[in-house]
Amino acid sequence: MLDIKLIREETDSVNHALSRRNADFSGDLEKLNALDSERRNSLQNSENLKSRKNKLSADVGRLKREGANADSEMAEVKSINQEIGEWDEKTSDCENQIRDLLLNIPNLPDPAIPDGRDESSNQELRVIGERPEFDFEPKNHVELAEGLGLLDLKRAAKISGARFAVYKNDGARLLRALINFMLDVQTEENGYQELYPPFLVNKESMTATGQLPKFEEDLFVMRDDSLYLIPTAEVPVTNYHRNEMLAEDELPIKYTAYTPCFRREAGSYGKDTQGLIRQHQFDKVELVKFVAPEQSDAELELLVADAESILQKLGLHYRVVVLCAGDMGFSARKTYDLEVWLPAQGCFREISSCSNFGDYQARRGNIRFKRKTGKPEWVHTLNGSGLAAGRLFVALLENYQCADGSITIPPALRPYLKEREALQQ
RNA sequence: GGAGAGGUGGCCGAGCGGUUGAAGGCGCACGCUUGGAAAGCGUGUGUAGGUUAACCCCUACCGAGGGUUCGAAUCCCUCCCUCUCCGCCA
Repeated sequence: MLDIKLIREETDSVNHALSRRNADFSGDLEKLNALDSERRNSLQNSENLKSRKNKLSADVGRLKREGANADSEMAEVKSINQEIGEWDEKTSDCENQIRDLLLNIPNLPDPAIPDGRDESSNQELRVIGERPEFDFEPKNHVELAEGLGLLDLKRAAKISGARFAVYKNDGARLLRALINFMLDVQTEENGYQELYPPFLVNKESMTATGQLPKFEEDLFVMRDDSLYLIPTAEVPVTNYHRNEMLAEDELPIKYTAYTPCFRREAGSYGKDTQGLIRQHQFDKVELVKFVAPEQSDAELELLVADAESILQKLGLHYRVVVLCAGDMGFSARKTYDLEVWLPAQGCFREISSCSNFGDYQARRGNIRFKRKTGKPEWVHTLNGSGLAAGRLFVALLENYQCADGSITIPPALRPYLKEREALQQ
């Protein structure tokens, strides 16, 4: 949520920043400023009357104690009360409208990120590792998994529908190994505390991180309980500190969490229909940070490095991309994507997205901290995938495939797979 | 699901119709004391909004939302959450 004061005082620069997202919010900003001044006006009227009322009520108390008559004071308060009620109604009406508008306005993009409408303007920052060479035609992960009996997509469709998967035998084992490997690296080497949060969250949590109110159609909703299945661990983990006051010396706070993620994928019907790339349910190890404002830029770089460390340990070829203003998610001010090489597709595919949200989520979720001396301030929140396990599964199969259809297991993963060196028939 | 208890400031905890934004304690900040530290003593210390150049001032806030009253942290209603006991259950 943006600061209404910032909108009031710097309407033009806010408008310009938002326009970089390929959307025109100038009408909303105008409406907000009008509502804001209307609100302050009726608030002022109400407060003046309340002040008068408080004085009168105190007089009544005093007069009654002295045994004097207070009828005229009591009568005046009664009539004032009605007026107060009218102003208060106007005030809260304005406040509600302001809030509704603010909740639907995205974060301001970082001035340093590139302009652009869509992913074609994203900027490649660096490419890491070597593109694997094959002296045979590399298969895609679906063919490989079928050959080795790692997946059962047909039965998954029977059980649940399209975009679901059953991992089976070595496939299930490999998925579990990847999750454990990632959690171990993030907790033991990169200093994250592990959380295992709920997968169903309430409306307030979804609103704080920015999924609601605007993106409800992307979420799975429980019919009878007004709970939502999480689309990412970002939601429960960021909300871990909702409505809290943190201490300066406990920052930065770093959490990692494994959760399944549930997404309706509304509007992506034709895309990635084959295999594991785009599923309604997938697994992910997430990284979340709460930091002081002046640290957040540096902490984003460290977060990306922590996500990258997984790809490096597994010897996968990938690149780092900074998203342009038009391609970035609603709540983010700056986002780096990690894209892993997929030989069968012959391209890089997103396997992690790491973002700095500035104080945007902290405002929505009321997450503050207090410096040793000074007033409460909003924390900055960050998060990133470290990494998406389903897509990592795909990358591993495709990049480590052999001519006979077997999969070489990279050494870093072997302790999690009974020291086996390959998956084969 | 049934019965009961409770939710007060960064934390603990009093208050149960007017002088309470809220006693007391802890913590924190500053000062005194000390060779230094601890202890001790003193002073200060909630949040949000409005207004202001700033100080001041005003308003609201004692889980949330309504109600009663001239006046509510205190009384009433609804909801949420926590705890205890019973039931059910992986």
